[in-house]
Amino acid sequence: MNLLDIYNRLKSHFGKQHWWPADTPFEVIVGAILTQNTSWKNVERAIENLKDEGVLSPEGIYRISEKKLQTLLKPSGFFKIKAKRLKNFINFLFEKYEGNLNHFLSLEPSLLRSELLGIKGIGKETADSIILYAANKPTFVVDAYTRRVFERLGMIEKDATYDEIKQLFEEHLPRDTEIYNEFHALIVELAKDTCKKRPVCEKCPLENNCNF
DNA sequence: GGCCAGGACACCA
DNA sequence: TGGTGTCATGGC
Repeated sequence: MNLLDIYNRLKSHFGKQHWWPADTPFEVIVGAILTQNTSWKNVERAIENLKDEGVLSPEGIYRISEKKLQTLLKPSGFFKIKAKRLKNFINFLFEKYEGNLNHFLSLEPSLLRSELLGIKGIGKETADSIILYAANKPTFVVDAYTRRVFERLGMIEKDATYDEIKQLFEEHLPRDTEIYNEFHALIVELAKDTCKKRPVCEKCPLENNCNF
């Protein structure tokens, strides 16, 4: 079973995932930073706080004090460092792109990635999530679920690096934003639904191929 | 009451 | 470059 087979099996089993769960590209970026090592439920609470406060926009985050931002982000955990990371991104956006998010997101993908990785607090997964789900450009997102699931399937080594895993997927799948988008979301759904802990795989569509 | 969640970074050797 | 500690709330 190759990667495309797995993708198709997951897709027919779980259906379309409609990711990223956000109303705007900016909300995707905020969510991508807030969800670092954090359950999505807690991220949703923090995003609700930002909406209620009327600051879920580049201008809003730019103007709000870091101290106030911390209090709004509390439900998502790591609130001090996440407030700083959001501020880092926003200050970068205003200093280098005049706060114009559309302009920034329309950059050529490899340039967009290097710009994002230059911001303190945005690592590879967060950068790729922003490129794929906010800018709608084809880059594969690797996360802890991807690693866990495909280690169990025997398709990646346990010491494989982020870039090695990313490259594996991109080399064996059509370079298609829609496929990258759905596949990552389906992996998350699979891992959350059936692969979390042992015993696993009662409902797993990959059961017969998982050697865990 | 311990473990973990859609990571990233500083520090150290 | 690789390993380890830190950041912190909420659900189970």
